[in-house]
Amino acid sequence: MPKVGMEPVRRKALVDAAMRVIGDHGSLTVTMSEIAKQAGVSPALAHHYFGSKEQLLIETVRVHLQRLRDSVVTALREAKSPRDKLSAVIRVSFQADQFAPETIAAWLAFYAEAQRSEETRRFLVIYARRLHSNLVANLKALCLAGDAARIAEGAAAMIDGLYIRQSLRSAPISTEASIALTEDYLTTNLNALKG
Amino acid sequence: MPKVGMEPVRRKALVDAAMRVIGDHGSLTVTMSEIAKQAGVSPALAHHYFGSKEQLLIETVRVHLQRLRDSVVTALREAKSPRDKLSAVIRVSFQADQFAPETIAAWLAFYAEAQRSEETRRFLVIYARRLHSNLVANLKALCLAGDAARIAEGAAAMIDGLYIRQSLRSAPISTEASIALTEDYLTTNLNALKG
DNA sequence: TATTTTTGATTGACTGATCAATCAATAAAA
DNA sequence: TTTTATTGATTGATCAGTCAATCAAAAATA
Repeated sequence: MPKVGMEPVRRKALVDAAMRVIGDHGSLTVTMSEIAKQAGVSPALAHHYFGSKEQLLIETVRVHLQRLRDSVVTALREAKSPRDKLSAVIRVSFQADQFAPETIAAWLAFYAEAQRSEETRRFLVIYARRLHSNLVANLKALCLAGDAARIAEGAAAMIDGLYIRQSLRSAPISTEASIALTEDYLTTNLNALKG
Repeated sequence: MPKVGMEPVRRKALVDAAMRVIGDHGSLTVTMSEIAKQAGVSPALAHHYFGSKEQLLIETVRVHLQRLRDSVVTALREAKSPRDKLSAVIRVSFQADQFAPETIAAWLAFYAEAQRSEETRRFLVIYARRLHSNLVANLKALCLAGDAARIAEGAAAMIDGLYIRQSLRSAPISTEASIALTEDYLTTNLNALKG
């Protein structure tokens, strides 16, 4: 079995396993054993590559935010007009894998963790800021800067809120309905400014 | 010290202590010792009265949702018109103690816990439904039922979203700004329907 | 009133389980 | 032979939960 160059393979497997276990469990109180088992290696190996459980979890949130970022970048590139770019940002936020119950459970756990882990908090703040600035940048092409900031704040809150409500799985909202609601928020606000 | 009739006093002290410790800690991974210490009693006594840590935590969320409910009921009674009642619901959601960082941290922890504890989830679902139905009931007096449901969904999501964003403490939004944003959402939507 | 009994309140000490982290040992490539 | 990958076994710490013992108020009884 021992071949050279396993490090990146194992790191990825462990990070993916962590996300899955956290999502299933709906909490960050997961054991290294569970994660390692899910990744098909021994707990000791997880420590070998990550040093500590905390580091593995931080790496996990970092990697997944990076993937989310990549999705946004791609979607933004494909959209042409500012209005299309706004829709693209919304669409990515609610895309299937992001809106899956286990993914939401995992994000929720990370948000809670951010209360204690400064590093986790920093990553989430960066994500929040990026969402906000993506929205503002494109809104500015459609309305005044002051209004853009306000509408972006509202839209970002609505997106996050739809997520957290989804996590309760009571009266679950479909992806389409979530997108429609957020789109509607933008449209109504922009129209109100014109009128 | 041992006087009769301490049970209600201790239960209350422990529930309050739990909320404080959870808020400080920003997580439900708090020890019975911490909670008991905060309440000024021994860990054994906490077990004596609550049977288990889980029961104490469930009781904690139950008690605090009950308090929130009482605030809403009072505020609704004081408001006369449907539009005023909508404002009252919003105002209570963001009232000072609810919007304090530790309180938000605690709620976030409970949302995460709901992924695992069916009982915690049930309480939070009830709260979410109540918020929704309070909004719908009063919106129906101002627009069609279908629009009322949609607007209520959006407003509830926005309220929850403003909470979760507050938990990150990056670009913190003031109570007033949060209220204004939600009020604005309602007003803009209702106006759009008239126009 | 004085004395005894009962009962609720309370804790320190203990147990058993869990888990992160370590480490020495092994196996296979280079 | 040196280096990299890997694990089983172990350790030390933490914690929920238990239990037997103590203490003092209240209730019953003399």
